[in-house]
Amino acid sequence: MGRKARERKAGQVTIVDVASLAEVSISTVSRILNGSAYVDPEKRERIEAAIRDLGFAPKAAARALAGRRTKTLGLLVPEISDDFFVPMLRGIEGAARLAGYELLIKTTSYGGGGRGNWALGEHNTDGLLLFADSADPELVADLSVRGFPFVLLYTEPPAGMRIPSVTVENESGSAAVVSHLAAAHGRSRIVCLSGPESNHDAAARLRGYRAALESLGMAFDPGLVAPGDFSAPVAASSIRGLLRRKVAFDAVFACDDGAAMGAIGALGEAGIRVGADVSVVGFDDLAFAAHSSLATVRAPTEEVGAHGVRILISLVDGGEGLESLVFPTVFVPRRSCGCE
Amino acid sequence: MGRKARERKAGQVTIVDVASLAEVSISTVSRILNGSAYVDPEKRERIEAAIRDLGFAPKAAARALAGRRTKTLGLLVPEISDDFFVPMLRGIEGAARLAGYELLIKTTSYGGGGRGNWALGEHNTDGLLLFADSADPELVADLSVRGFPFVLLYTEPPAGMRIPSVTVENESGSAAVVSHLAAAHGRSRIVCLSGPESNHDAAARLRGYRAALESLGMAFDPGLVAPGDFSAPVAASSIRGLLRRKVAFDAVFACDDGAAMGAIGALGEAGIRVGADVSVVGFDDLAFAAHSSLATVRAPTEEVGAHGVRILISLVDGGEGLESLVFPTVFVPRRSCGCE
DNA sequence: ACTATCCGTGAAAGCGTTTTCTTGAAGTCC
DNA sequence: GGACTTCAAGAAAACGCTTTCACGGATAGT
Repeated sequence: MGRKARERKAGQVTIVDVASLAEVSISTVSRILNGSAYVDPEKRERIEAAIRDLGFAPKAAARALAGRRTKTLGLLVPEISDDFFVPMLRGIEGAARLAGYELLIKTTSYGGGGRGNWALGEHNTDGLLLFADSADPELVADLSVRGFPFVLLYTEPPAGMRIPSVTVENESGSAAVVSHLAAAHGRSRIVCLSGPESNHDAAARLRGYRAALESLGMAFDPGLVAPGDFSAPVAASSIRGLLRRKVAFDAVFACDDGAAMGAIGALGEAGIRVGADVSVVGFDDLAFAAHSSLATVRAPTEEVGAHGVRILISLVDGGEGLESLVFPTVFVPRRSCGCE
Repeated sequence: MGRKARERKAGQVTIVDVASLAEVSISTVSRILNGSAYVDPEKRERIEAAIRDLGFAPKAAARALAGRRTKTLGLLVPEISDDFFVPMLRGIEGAARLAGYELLIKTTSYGGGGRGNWALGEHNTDGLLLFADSADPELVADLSVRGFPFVLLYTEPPAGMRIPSVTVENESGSAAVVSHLAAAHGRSRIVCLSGPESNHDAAARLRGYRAALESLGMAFDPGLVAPGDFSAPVAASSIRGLLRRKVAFDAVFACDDGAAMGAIGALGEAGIRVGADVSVVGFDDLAFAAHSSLATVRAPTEEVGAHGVRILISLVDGGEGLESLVFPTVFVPRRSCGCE
């Protein structure tokens, strides 16, 4: 039972120990710790020596409690595991670290509901980064009312709310895809493998696809919009469905790279040559896209994360800095669309 | 100018507010919060209602300070961005979450040295997960002396120290590769694209390669060991070097999948057919390996992370549970080795 | 009935910092 | 040169919770 391992407590060195060793008050030690006021150089030296000798490390909990800030940023994502998060996480982690903040990550996919959001809420973090689908409208409204600092990543604030957010140019990205497919490869029946309906990006990409068709004078055929959920398996079966129903198409624009790979798989099974017979394009330019020669739209995911952190920190520091940003995207032609 | 945005404080609801609304003492509220004692059902209900109505969320800092445990686990990794960490992180995150712990992630690659490890040390986390190269010997020794709970992932404790660790079977994994290459594809001059010298896994994989050669009666040629660092670019230039120097080889065993992809790239440039002319095998079975038809050795990375967390938590809870574990690996043949 | 045991609950003592608030000494000004 | 600032540094009051202790009221034992 957990009755042992409690005597560890003895070894805990606190600010009091440092103070008495250095023969100063704890206030002065605290001042050194935070650089919050001028301290006599001699005492400073004694204190620094004491800290070193004792191996003192201030307890974050106590600092947070007394100082009413945790120096911690919370990140809410649906699934930490996804390839998509890797670059974003890197951006976030780096920026947070640079600013001297810790990062507390929480996934919402599992039983995140009830008491789950607790820890990320008030005062357990100084601010929150909400990623796309993790930005539950209720949560957003609640945080907003409370005036708790947070920023939205890869999704836009509910209509009417002025909340900082960082997104990418989805519409123009997918428009670029459609134009390229039509202009460079003469494709005219382009399937749009969409994403989850609730997803902001998926919706925007579909809109961009539609808008591009119209501006190119091509007809929009609802029959060419295939359901997807940003995953390869579902994408594959969606494409298989089209093939089975003998729907004619000469290109597939998937709303994300994962789905694109699924489509490629399904086409391959059917003996259809990707690139030559049917162009396939994804979105996001995930790490594997280059390996797989997948044409796609590159989004500066890492930069999105980093910028989100920057905005958040400025908010936490009391700034208004509502600099919502939309990062540009660029089309990256590769073999899967017929290029090269 | 951070003088505004400070009046937010007013809205903070504490345990005191809950207690007075429910007309009980804060002790009783605390008991409900922690389920630490029986409470009259009627009061319980009043308290729960109050918590709900007030939207009360206990402050982690206060709990940590008073309860002397943070319910937070620290993870030290060199680079959060790497593909390799995705599955491990998923495992860790899931297990931590399941046990009701938060996850604090810190990268060591940048200026992690000095004051950086502070926050992860004593009492800012209840325990630490150290990943491979992040497990600085000094740090390990220090933590060990202090009796601070921690476990090693993907690396073994320094000689003589009895520290819980979770690793995978590297030797047998690479041995399986060599055997397969020799037996199934008749390869006899197998290049070993090694990893960073300081890396435990890289060393073990190289050992396994050597041991396998010997046990198969094949000569070990130091000239076939090419330097690498677990990255594609370095791997590619390493292979180019071999080609330029006209070193003869009919297979490449890369100590990790990233390097394997680099090798494949370099071979491709030289017009050498991967699989047919030269077999290429990686290690880890990262997400992209399947897409790229890369033969590799699958390591249960996710499980390693999850198990690490489990051990750590048992340590935190005062258990001895020094169940160091070595997970098995399995060879996965794919087109790049000549199979299919 | 009368004491001995139990147990739910409240009071209060921390937990380790940061942050006023004070204080006394040094420095400034006419 | 005496009264007024200035300022480094200590004392003490939060910060919001957990936990120990003590107190009655209720239950049980004889």
